[in-house]
Amino acid sequence: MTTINDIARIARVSKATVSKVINNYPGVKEETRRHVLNVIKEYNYWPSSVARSLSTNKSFTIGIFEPVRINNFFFREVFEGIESVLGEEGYDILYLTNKLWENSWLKFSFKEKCINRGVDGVIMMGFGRVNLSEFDGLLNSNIPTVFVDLDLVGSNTSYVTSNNVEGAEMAIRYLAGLGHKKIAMIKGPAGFKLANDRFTGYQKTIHELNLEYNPDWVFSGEYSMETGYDAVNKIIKMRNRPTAIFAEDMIAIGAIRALRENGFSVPEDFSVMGFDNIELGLHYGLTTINQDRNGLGEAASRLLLDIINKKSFSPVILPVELIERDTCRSI
Amino acid sequence: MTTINDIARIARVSKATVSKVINNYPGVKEETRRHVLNVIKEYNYWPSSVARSLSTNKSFTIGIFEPVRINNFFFREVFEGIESVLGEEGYDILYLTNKLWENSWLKFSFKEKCINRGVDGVIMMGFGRVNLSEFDGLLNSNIPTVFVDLDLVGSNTSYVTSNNVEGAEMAIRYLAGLGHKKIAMIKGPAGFKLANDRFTGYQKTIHELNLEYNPDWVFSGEYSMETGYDAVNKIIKMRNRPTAIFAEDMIAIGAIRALRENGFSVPEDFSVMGFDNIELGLHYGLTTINQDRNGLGEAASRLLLDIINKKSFSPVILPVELIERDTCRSI
DNA sequence: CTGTTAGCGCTTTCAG
DNA sequence: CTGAAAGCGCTAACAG
Repeated sequence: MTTINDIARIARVSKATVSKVINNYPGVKEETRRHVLNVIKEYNYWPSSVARSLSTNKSFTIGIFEPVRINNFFFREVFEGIESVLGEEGYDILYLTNKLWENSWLKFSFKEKCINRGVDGVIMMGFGRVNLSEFDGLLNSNIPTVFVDLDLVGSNTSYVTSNNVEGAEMAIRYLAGLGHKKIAMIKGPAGFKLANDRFTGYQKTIHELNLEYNPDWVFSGEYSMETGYDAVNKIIKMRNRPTAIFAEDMIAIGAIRALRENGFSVPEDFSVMGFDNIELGLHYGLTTINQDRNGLGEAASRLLLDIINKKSFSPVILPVELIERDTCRSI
Repeated sequence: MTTINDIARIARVSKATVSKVINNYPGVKEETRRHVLNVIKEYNYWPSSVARSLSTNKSFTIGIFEPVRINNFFFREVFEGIESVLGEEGYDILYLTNKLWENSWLKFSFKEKCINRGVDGVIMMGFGRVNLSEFDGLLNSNIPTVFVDLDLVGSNTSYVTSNNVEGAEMAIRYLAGLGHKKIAMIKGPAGFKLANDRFTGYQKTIHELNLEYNPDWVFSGEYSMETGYDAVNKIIKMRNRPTAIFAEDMIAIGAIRALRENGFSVPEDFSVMGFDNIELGLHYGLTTINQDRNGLGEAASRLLLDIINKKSFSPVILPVELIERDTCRSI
């Protein structure tokens, strides 16, 4: 492996000089710079970023934590957004696994892991409002941190999220505009800001529009098709049925399938409205609220960079958009 | 940040001793070890892995390269497999971006990036048999490397893949067993080992079974629904039509949709057989060949670890399996 | 403009 | 069993 010493020796200069040209510092004669550059090119030398990290305390690496098994459609696209802006800025992304922690002889949590790996900042995604104390270390540290969809703030911590309240409001207004007065909602898992916000938007709008609010029409469960199945099984047994169902995409799709399997037709018998605009929705013609996933990732990265550079710490709320397809009809 | 020096000072021992206990080396009196351990715990000290990397030349980090926009269903699951075994072994995963290369003043390619970041090994996924010279640096280096679905080998390079030839053979034999004698194939993009292997299996089996081979029934294109649409548009215009279509899942789904939109029914008018078993296939009741994606990732990681430890370099070929659902019928 | 020197936090001989 | 010292590859004062 070629090191800075090799280059210095070959170019007959000191390594300080080589360092200066590598870093594009001033104070090097143009001739010397060119000469060193040539040697560097000839040997295809690239400075070790680990040595660099050690001496500068800056690694050009940002960490990502995700809870186990969150490796889904949604976050993959967020990740893509993250990658694109961070990559542009010369950062690589360290995907922090946490398998080893449990058996460890030390209390090794987010903060410690970040310090240990020397990341310049960290993005946390897929975490819910459960076990919030897990994050204490991070929040009280000075490690620049951005949460996706979890509104935690601290001196060096901020978050990005879609405007879920507004999205839910848009959904309900749309349904109401179509003539629906009885709208059910299947919420995501309790404890997630995202799910709570959407429910808030739902309740608020139902109220504002003077629609019928019926607690029996509110369901809750995991972000999966099963949740949709379960809710539909209850709904179809009701005497006073809702005419429309509002749920996150995956759940909504489960609901559509359940409805069909029970001989109902969408949107003739029930209108179904999603939230997220996952790719799968396309295959069901699902009317839904689009979240800009790439944008979420991009915003998270930019915010993180801003925090690192102490330029801004303000949370970012991204707008959402209604995508009209074929699962809702006017009644 | 607490360093080894702090611990040494506080524990009134030398940092060499602290190092020994951290690394669980012998030659430390049990009493001393316990004392040091207590101080470590009290200060929640964790050694900097970057300093460690610098001095040991081992980073417990493995790199992953993916071409841009390969962030799809398939590879996400492979990634999950990778993460699970590597995490278990104490490795973190460095997702190597390559955005900066182009404008760089240096020829900075896979190999250089790996050396620069000091990864212990690298997994390459989603690369096709195009521009193979890109990999020369890596192949000629001693950086442990595992390719997923690309059969490149070198002194420290190997690969993992599913048994695509056999999978295609299973598919064709199944279709033939159902009475089909005219089977079309829509291949994936040329240049990918995966696509080539599947085509090989197709041809071989068509031949062995004495089925009709008609070059007009062989199509090729990107791994997308459009490819399926395009092929179907040609197929339905033919006088001598195939009765079954064999294609990778995404393409097969495009074909099913195109068929339906043109008033044909699956499997009544055409049988459609996929390959990959992507999750989306479930929503179409697609009969397909399952690739063990998690297994692919796990195998890649294990192989990489073996290469790193110089234990084994043999490529791994994973078996596939036929998943019978509703898109094929006997005729 | 250039080079010397002292670290960054850790591991690893090698004496004691 | 313990510690002093050198060194991993680089950066950053500071002299010259």
